[in-house]
Amino acid sequence: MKLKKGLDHGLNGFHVATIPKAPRSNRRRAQLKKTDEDSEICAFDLLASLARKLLQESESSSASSNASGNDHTASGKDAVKDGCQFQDKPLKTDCLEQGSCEGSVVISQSASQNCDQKCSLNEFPLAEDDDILERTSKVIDSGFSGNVGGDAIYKSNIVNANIPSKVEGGSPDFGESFYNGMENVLEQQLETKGMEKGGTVFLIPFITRHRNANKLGVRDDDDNLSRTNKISNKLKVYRPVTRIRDRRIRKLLTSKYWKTAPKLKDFELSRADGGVKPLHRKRKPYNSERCQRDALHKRRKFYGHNSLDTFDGGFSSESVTNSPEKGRNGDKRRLPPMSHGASVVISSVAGHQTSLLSKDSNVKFSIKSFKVPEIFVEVSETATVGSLKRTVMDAVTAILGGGLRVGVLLHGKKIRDDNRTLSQTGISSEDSLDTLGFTLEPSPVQGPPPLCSAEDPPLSLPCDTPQLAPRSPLTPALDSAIPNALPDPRPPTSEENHVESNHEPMTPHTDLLPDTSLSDSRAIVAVPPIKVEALAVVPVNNKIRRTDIAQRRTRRPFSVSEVEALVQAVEELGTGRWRDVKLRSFEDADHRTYVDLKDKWKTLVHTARIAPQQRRGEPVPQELLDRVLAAHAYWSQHQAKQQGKHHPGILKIDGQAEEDGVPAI
DNA sequence: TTTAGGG
DNA sequence: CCCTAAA
Repeated sequence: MKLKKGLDHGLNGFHVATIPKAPRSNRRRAQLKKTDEDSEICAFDLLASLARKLLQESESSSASSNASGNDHTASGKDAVKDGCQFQDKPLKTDCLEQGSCEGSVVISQSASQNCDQKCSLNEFPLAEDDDILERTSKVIDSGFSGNVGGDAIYKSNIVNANIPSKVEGGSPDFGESFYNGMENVLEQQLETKGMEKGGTVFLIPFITRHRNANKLGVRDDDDNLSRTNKISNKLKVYRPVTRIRDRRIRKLLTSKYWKTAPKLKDFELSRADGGVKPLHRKRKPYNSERCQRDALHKRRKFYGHNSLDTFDGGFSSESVTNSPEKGRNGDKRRLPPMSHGASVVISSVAGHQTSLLSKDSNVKFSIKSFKVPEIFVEVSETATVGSLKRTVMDAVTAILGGGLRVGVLLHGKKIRDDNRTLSQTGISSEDSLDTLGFTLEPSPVQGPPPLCSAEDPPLSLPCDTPQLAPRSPLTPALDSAIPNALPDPRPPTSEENHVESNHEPMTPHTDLLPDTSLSDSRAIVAVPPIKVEALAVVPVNNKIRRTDIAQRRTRRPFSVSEVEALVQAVEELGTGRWRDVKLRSFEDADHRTYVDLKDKWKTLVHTARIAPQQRRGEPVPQELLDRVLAAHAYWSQHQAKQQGKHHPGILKIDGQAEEDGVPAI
């Protein structure tokens, strides 16, 4: 495998890099990821810029972080500089902006090239690269999406909030060795000292986290890319000329500022991409289906919980459509399913939190949206809907205006101890991040409207900005660069939202929406659950989401006629030629893949063998089942022997077919 | 990509 | 149906 090359040399203890023989599937995945990565190269600039920015920020803002930051910063600049040219420009503006688009691509390429030349990266074992890339790509993805979404700014801002956490550097996934290795590499190769461990690089947690979160996206991308490539070069534009080179570069850059935005491309590809998909489409249904499926599957995993969240938020279609901001505002109102005639519970809007990244000791958070605290409103039964709305609005407004505090939830549990460090609380790990949630709670003092939960005596993070809490000082610049930093309507957001919460679908939502909101929302939800997706805060995403949610293909039981067709085809073609069967009898049934047909046959055989009482589903005529058995037996014996032959006849039930392949009727 | 099987 | 290993 090419991965293997040079592994042993791992420059600086990149032990991680090695991809041991893994089951094929694994390997494959790895490869796929690589593919993605390529696409991200362009993002380098972004990364670089980001890194730079971060560095700067770190310097200024985070006293807590390493002292060394400064030096590095300088060097970091240079490094970046080569590639992109932001010498003294504030990262935010330049980089981000550039990064956001294709322009970035171009730049990045050149940059990458430069870097390539300059740095002798050759030594990097491929494996390493891959590994790194892999991770990187993920990171990038997340970052990217953020940017695209418009949340980017938001994210970054938040991200940088310096949280003096004691998070341990290593994520479960990565060994420190990996991390270190990266650093070393960077330093050596790039001579960039800018990124110190202390400071600015947030690899691990972030990556890890995203890994999960983004997989979908990544995957999709990968698939897209790979497939696409085969078909056309359209996408190539984004790619750097030399993959390896790029990778290296990327690596370098990435290492530094893992976090960032490169994903633009991906983003485009996966979603915006009108282009990519079509390509896939071209393929036979099999492929396209598969792709989608994969994507969906992945996404779903991540998004799984969200449904709840989303749910809370949206009530009316309006709300759905609305940008997150609305949600924040409490725009959404719920009618109270509550029996008390007049009281209305508002539960709010989706709260999401999180994307976080972390570097060594810093944990970054991106908060998609907050949950609005529960609000009780009383309205006369004779009140008009309009008045109800106003009432609710007022209540919400009061809350928002009145004073909020932020609650932090980990695994659905409120973290009350404000004095504990994040690491102590367990927030350093990726897991935590995934399960981390923020809520807005009326501050006890002010609560204009009735407060909700007695239960939450939330502790608050220092930040109390009502809506978006944790912006760091750093961010401002970014904001300026990008107009709608926080509250912006970020179309792509949905992903983000999901990303945050992404757990396995199975995970109880509770995790995310604990306490009040959750319970409340449920109550509310009881009403008319609009489609979850519909509720999604972000409109754009809705579609995607739906699709994504599909995860598992909807079940489509075979009709008797289909079974018959299948039996017929198998009788003629035999087993083992599912593609032919597909072509012959299910050509137009795009939803039936040859694998499906094969599976169906398998089940038919099984069905035929079991007692009728044990059969479920739409009964298949015994006659067909008999034919199934006969054909199965027949073909079992004749195997591949006469594939070309036509054996239209009906095989003996018993399955003892004639030797020469002429089935007895 | 298709086939074959396990899950 | 999904997922993989193999071919």
